[in-house]
Amino acid sequence: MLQKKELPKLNEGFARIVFCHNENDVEATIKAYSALGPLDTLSNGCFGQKNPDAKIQLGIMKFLKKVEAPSSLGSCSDSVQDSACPQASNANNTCCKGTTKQSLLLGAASKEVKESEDMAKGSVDADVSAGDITTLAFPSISTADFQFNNEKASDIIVEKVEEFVNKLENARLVLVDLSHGSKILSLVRAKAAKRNIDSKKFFTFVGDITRLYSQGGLHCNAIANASNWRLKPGGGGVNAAIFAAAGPSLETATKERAKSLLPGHAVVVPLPSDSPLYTREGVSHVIHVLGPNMNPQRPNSLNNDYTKGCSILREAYTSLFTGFLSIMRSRLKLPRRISEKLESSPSDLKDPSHGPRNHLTNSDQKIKRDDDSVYERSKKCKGTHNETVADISAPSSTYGKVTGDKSKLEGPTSKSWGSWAQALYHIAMHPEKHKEKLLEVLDAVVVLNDLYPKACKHLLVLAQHEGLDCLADVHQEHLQLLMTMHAVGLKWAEKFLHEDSSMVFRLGYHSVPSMRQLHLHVISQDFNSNHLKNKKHWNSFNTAFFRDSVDVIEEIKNHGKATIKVEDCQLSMELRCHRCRSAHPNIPRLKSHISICQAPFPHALLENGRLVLAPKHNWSDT
DNA sequence: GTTCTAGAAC
DNA sequence: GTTCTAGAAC
Repeated sequence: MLQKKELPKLNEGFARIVFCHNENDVEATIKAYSALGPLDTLSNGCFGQKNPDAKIQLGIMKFLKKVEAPSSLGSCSDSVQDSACPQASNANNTCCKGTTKQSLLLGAASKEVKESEDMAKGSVDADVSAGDITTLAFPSISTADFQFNNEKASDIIVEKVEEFVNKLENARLVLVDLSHGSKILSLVRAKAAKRNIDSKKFFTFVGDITRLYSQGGLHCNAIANASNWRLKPGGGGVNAAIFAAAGPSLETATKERAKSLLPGHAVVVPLPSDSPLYTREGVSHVIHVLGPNMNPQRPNSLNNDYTKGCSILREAYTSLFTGFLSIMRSRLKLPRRISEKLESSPSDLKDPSHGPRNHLTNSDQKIKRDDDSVYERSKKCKGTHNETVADISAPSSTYGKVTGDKSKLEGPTSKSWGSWAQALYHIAMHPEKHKEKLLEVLDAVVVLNDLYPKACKHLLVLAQHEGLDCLADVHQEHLQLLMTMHAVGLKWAEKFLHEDSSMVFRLGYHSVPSMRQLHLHVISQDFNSNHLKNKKHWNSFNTAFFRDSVDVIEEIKNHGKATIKVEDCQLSMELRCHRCRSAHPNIPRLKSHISICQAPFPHALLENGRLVLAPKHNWSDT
């Protein structure tokens, strides 16, 4: 615990952060600082110490944060919003009461106290929640190992921040340094204050850039990496730390984007969802940026040519912030985390291991409920949150417009099926009229090729039972039928595997099918088809929208109905490889990637027979 | 489900 | 300029 004698006097313009490990430390720290002068209570449980002569004030900010393994953050993810770090929050949230707390003690010159107060107020008054503030954390480029002059660098940082800060709307930039005594941080702080840069949109932060959320409670969607030209891990400093923290998938994802980087340039890399930086810290993108090098012992040294150096450093920050703006734009277009959250089951929400991801998604959901103005609402997302099996029975435009065909209103779900959506229904009701299309006709099911296959092998096992339009209509009494459909699908998959043992199959249902009449998809996992043309096609087979037959059967056995999380946004969410989970910007790029990706399938798919493989196929080879 | 196409993104 | 997406119509 800090003793009074250990509290060095703060110089004007400097900040001090003290981490306390429990409530007693917090109280004792406040007491110790109180001894230096009277403390004023600020809003939101913060305290400020006024010293009018020195124009120094201290703000002690409590932020409620569990000091446990980072993976457990999710259990009080909402409470992290209560952080006095400049994240907006729900002031009423009390979920972490009684848990171990840390406190952040911040001393600052008068200008900065204004900033602290703003931060504290922001955590109470802001009408958007923390996860909605898109944040870029960036280290100072080139001032460490590349030995760029701090004075010059700080001028450029402030100049570029000033240029971009007005384009940020609901987003912010944070300059991060590990060291409390960081010269570049104090220079930038002073210069930013002088230029009256909005402290809600730009501030400095002392902490480990790879642990901003788990250690500092600061959620950042994107972090910048002071990279090397090879875009390789290693070296030292920030680059090594970020690659180490992100795990090997960052290197893979980076390689897909660029092989090397020129000084002054940046490359935006979406973080694969298995990266610890993504799961633990909530970072969705790493932006590698290469600055000018003044260190003669590193490649491409500029030999102290600061004319060139400054120009390149400006370019580097421009590239970095432009890259961040592009991430912001894509976020505005589609709040992707919403769909990711809805992909997870309700029980996942209670799973502490989800940490910042839930923190984000909860807040994204909140904003969709409370504030239409912040995000452009996707028409598709309206009114579809957490709908239950019963909810999806309501007529929906998803199913095409009412055509006057009386059959469209038949069946227990009473939803409107467009005329084009009736084809399978007609086949099931009158298989004898469609013999040429059928691969197999059995008592309860018929088998046919999908008219627009999305993979080399893609067929449908179609139930003949009238009144079973989709998964939502399936109940306990249909268990035997589901098992038959699965067995028939499996038999066909095995037949194909016999012909080509390298194939892999998946059997499952679309949560909300486009075509009427319950049908099981049997689809090979190559997804090599000209008919696979858009996001909806991909995501309907590669998100939670696709319900594995084995899981559906289990749910019917155990609960008498299938869990259906209806969320149209699932179908427009980001495109990720079904094997390595890497993200891709569009369908053509995704398709060229999946044509070569040899990564093993995710464990979740390899479990419980969700994937059907040739018996002797050795996945350790791939 | 597909096709068509305007306009956004590159 | 081309590529790509996403909404409307069917």
